[in-house]
Formats: sequence, structure tokens, C-alpha cells
Amino acid sequence: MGAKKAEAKAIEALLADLNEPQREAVCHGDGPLLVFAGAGSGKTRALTYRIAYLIEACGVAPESILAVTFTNKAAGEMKERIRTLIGDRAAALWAGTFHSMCARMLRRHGRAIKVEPNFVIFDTPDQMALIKEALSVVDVDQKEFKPPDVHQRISAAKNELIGPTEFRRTRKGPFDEIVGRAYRIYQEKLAQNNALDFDDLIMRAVQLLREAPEVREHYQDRFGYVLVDEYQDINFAQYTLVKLLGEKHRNVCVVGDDDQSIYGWRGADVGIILDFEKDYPDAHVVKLEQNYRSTQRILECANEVIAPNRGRAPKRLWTDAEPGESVTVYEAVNEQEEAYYVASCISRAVQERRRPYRDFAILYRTNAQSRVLEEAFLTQGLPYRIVGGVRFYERREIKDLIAYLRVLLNPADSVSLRRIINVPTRGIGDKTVAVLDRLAYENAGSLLEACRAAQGSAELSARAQAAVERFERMIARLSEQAQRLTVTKLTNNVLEQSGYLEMLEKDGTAESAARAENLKEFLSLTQKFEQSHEEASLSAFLEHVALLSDIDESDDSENAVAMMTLHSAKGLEFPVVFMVGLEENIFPHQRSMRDERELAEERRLCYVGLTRAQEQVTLTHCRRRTIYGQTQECEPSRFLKNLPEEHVERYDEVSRLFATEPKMEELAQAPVGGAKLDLVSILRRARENAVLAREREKEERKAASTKMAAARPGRPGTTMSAGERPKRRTGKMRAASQGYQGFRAGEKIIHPKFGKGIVVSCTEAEVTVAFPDQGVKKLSLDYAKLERASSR
DNA sequence: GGTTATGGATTTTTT
DNA sequence: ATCCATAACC
Repeated sequence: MGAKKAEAKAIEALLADLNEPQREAVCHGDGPLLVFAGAGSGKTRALTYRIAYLIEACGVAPESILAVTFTNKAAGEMKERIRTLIGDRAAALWAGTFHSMCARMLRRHGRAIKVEPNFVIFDTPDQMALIKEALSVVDVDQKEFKPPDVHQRISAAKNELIGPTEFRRTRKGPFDEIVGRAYRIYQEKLAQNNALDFDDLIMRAVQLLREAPEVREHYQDRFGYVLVDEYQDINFAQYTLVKLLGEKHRNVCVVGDDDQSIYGWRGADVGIILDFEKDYPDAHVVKLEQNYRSTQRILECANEVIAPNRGRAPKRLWTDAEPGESVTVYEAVNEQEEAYYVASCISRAVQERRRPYRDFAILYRTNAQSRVLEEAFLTQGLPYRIVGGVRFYERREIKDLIAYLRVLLNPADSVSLRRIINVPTRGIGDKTVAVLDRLAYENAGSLLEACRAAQGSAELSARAQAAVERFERMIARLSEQAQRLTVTKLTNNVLEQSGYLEMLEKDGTAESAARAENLKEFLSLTQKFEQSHEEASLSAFLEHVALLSDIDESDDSENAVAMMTLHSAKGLEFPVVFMVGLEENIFPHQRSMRDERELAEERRLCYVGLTRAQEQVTLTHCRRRTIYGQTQECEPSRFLKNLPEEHVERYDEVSRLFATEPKMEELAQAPVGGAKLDLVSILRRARENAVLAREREKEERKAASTKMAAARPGRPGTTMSAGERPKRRTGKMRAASQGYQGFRAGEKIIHPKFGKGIVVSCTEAEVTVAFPDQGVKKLSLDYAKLERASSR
């Protein structure tokens, strides 16, 4: 009786959360649907609510819905949000990345196109190793034909579904001639290793659907509804895949924003989203233009920055929120001073406005720019975290360990075998490996088989033979264990029996200790995996690892300022955003200067950066900057010229001071008592006065303008509207102060091995410490025996 | 077989 | 300036 009523009520409640265009997208029934979702317009909300609506209101079975994203993070978030909407029924829908979906299809049905179900997935370094091998077969100079360049060409070809044969037929020119030959050999080598690279996953999945009619039918029938997120990032191969899957029911819903297309350089084609209506003339088009994230002024700036681009789908972000503060443009003397300025602004805001550090993000165009910022933060003792950068699974020790595990699962994986055959060193040098390689080639077998064949053969010295035999026996022993032990136990045994841990321990350097720590971390990962997965087999684990990018996904509950590239910032939001290095040749980047299309992409990148901010934006640029050891005069970025003056406040007093008083700079750089006197310390007083004056001015103005407004709860500058809520408030609540188990940012400590260091940040479980000689390390509070250095 | 010197390049990143 | 790869060394 009440069940129907309750359900109707639930649906009503669902729709009440939405604005008009969102509701239009969510309630659209059958047929193709294109949703242009501007930045901060509640895109994920529309997508997840639509899925919930299809299931709840339209009675669509969850298992007939396919939702595809590009990253694991996005897929995870989507699943989680749908689960909160409809509960455990969400588990039945297919929600995943393009790559995981393809891997799944290929494992199940790949046999039809001669893909073994137990294939391994080669990541970038594996791929590079194979490319190098292929190039040495082609016998060309690898300085002229650089592996990354060749790989890039092959990858681009795969993204366009062009195989080696077609490549050689259609691509002419001296470079592509070589690439074509390398491509063929590269594919052969992948097959020998029973491996697919990332691009193969998509390309072969398309091939599977094209060439195996019964498989195509199966999936076309199954997926009554196909939804794709971030459609502006799609490449031709992925597009073809989506088209094939959706061909039967034509219930294809794509969501994206052409203005946020920033991955053209890796094959994404904005044209695809813009041409959606060409493929589906009957497509319903919805535009989400109301923004729930930023203040009016920030949106005005973003709108003006993106406006000059041609060929956009017309749209303009708007908001109900208040105008908010002006966008600040600050001219710094050089990059050190720029960093110092940003650090001081944040430090001041934390103290005076009681904002936590985690409210701030600093965005830059290139990774190299982070260093100066880090130095400024370290000297000022401010906590920060770098988002992106070196990934956990790319660290050498982790790759080594994974290589061991891969060999145990897939004895044909010669790339992994070569990686570990002499790690730790066990007397199997390049010469021995070369002989083994030849044996493998002659017998058309794997490298591991060659290790067996080498026994008793006259090809190797007795010593080499003994070493190879010992190695082969160890692998055989571990392989046997792999059959019956859990992944964690097996991993433990690998570390012990291979001598890997022993090698690190013997080394005794701080770096080795850090590596050992990382391996421990890996063990906690295998445990977590076993707890959370039904089928915790070695192969399931390795697939999990291969398709997962950031195992140690930076913990955004950590109270620290986030630093990252503009690319990494996509999809995130922060109350306060600093974008640094807004100079010609930096942003837009020098390499994009020649090409109109690339310049348009840089502009979109700037738009993405601006639209990350909820309340405040500061853009900085330098008068001078040292690049590659060369100091240059820098021109402000063209993007700064597009900002509407009425929403901008420009500050360049400090740098003007230096322009008018050149002696001051000379003085600043003159050596004093053998050491260079810090420019920054000279500047400090001048700028602090300027900043103080400015803050005072701002406060006064705000006091005047808000006098009549009624006191309202919540932070100034944002409006919480029903549609969208800031994501980051929901995380674990932590004490607002930074000191957890005693350590706070800036504190000086002593580590038994690494010596003196400065605490960068500290959470409940671990503390990040910068050591002058060893770099920045994360230490577990349980293990690390840290002592306070008596500072005075 | 492991370690140090030289040369060359040096956007962005996911899977 | 600095990082990485390869090449010449011990």
C-alpha cells in the first residue's frame, strides 16, 4: 500500500534537489542526450541523479546501465553517490573507467579475437622498455628516434584505431617509416609477453565488438543505457566504443564541457562532443550554466578569459551568489618573491581569518614551479601537500616487487623478468642476460624458459650458470607458493626469499630505509585489498594495481595547503585559489605558442584554474624569472589582459619599488660576509607594509558594504544553494588546530637515521618531515622515533 | 659487474 | 639549475 506512495515521494525528493535544466537532463527518457555541464554546475549531481531516476522512476534494471568515466577516482565517487541515493542496488550497475570496462570485456570474451584471458596490463615504463627493444631490432639510433616520441606516435595511432599494417600503408615520411616498423615489432613483443598496453585495452575492445557479432549483440542488449562522463576528454577509439555499445538502444547520454577540454595533447578530441548532434540528429541538448561554486566576480573573470576562444558551444556561467571579493593580480619581483608573497598571504589569512590551511590551493602550469613554492613554505613553516607528482606505484621498489609478482602469475612476462633478474644483484649481468635473450629468441620461448634451457648448455660460464640456476629455482619455489598463499603472505615471501629486503637493510642509507617503508606500505595495501575483495587472487590484485593510479591518493583531510598543476586541479574546488606564473612563455606555455589550437587549450586551462575557486582568487606573475639557470624579463600573460577591470585589483607596489630603486635590488643580491643576503628578507618589510595597507583597505571597504546586510550564517562570499554543496566539508572532522600527536608544522625534530628535519605537516597516523639532505619523507608515527630538537 | 663522468633536454597526465 | 640516460671507468 504505502510502498508505491513512498517511492513516489522518494522520486519527488530526488527532483526537488535539482534546478530546471538539471531536472530536464535527469528526467529525459529514452534517446540520445547531450549535457553541456559548465564548471561547478552540478554535473556529477545530474549524472548520478539521472541514474537513480532511471532505476527508481523508470524501472530500469541497474545491471543494464553502463556508466563510464576516465579516472578511478571519478568512478569511485560516482558509485558512492549513487549508492547513497538508491542503496545497495547500485552494486549491480557497471560503473568504471574505460580501461577497466575494456579489461573486463576482454578477459571474458577476448578469446574470440585471440586475447588470452590472463593477459597482463603493461604500464608506461613497461611499454617504454618494449619500445626500446623494438627500436634496437629495427636498429636505429635511439637518440634520433627517441623511445618516448616513438611511443607517443604509436599511442596516437592506437587512439585512432590504426594498427601496424594500416599505419605502414598510410603514414609516409622518414620518421613514420621507422615508427611503423617499430610498431609491428612492439605489438609482436606485447603478444609474446601475453600483455596489452593501455591503448590496446580500448583498441582491442573495439575490435572485439566489431569482429565478434555474438559478443557485440550480448553487450548491446545488456546495456540499455550508456552514460559517459567528461565527454570532452574522449578520443576516437573510446568514441567508437561508446558508439558501438549504444548502437542498439541509442540511449546514450554524454556529459561534458568543451571549455574544460585540456587533454588534447594526449588524444582527446573536443570536436567529438561538439559533433554529438551530427551522430545523433535527434539528440536532446541540455545546458547547465548555473554555477554553485564561485562568486559572481570570479565567474565574470572566467567568462571573459574563455570568451576569445572560437568554436565553443555558446554558454555563460551565472550564479545567485554574491559578487564577492575582487580577483587580485599581483606582480612579483621574481619567483622567490612570488612564492614568499603567496605563503605570507596564506599564513596571514590562516591567522587572521581563521581559515584552515586546507582551504587553499596553489596552481601552476608546470611541475618545476613547485620547488620555489615548497622552499618558501618550508622556511615559513607552513604545511603543504603536493597533489600528483611521483606516484606510489611508479617508485622503483614498488615496481620491482610488482615485477616479481607478475612473473609468478605470468611466466611469459619477460619484461618483468628482466627487471628483476639481477635485482638484488645476483651475478647475472648484461652479458648473461644477452645470452639468455638470444636463447629465448632461438627457441621462440620466454626468458624464463631460456633460464632453464641455459642449464648445462655451453653458452654460459659455470659461474653464470650457477647464478641463473639459483634464480630459476627461487622463481619456481615462489611460483609454487603463489598457488596456495594469500597475496600478502606471498609478497612477504618474495621480499624475504629474493633478498630484496636484505639488500635494502644492508645499504643502510636513508633512501633505502624510505624504500623499505614503502614496501611495508605495499603490504598494508595487499591486506586492505584482501579485506575488501571477495576474490583476492594474485591476478585480481595485479589488475587492481595496474589500473589504479594513485594508491596513496593524497589525503585531503590533511590540513595542508594543496599545490598542484592546473591539469591536476581539474574537478577539484577550493575556497581560495592562487594561480602563479601568469607570464607569457610560462602560461601560455612556450611550446603552445605556435599553434592556435594549443593556445586555445591553454586558455581553457586558465578557465579551469579560475573556476576551481569558491571565494577568492589571486593571480601572480613575475617581472623576472630564472629558467634553466637563465634570468629573463617576463611579460604578463595575455590571459591577464582579458580580465574585466571592474572585478580586478592589481598590486605591483613592491615590484615598482624595485623598478624605481634599482640600487635596492643590487644591494639585495650583493654578497654579504661570504653568503648572499637574501633578497626576500630585504623585501620583507617593504612588502609587509604594502600587504597590510591593502588588507586594511579591503576590510574597511567590506565593513562599509556589509553594514546594511543582515548578519547571515556561513562564510562570507558563498551562497549555499540547495542544488550543490561544497564537497570537502563532509570529510572526517578533525581538530581544527594542526598539532595532533604533538608535532606541528614548522617544528624542528631529530630522526635517528635522517638527522635534523622540519615538520611539514602531521596527521593522526603520519608526519611529513623535510630533511635538508634526504628530502621530504612521510613517516609513520608508530615507527618513527622522532625527538624534538631544542630550538632556540 | 658496479660506479662515476659527461651530454642533452627541459608541459601538461590517465589508464 | 637539474635531472636523466648512456658511456667510459674501476
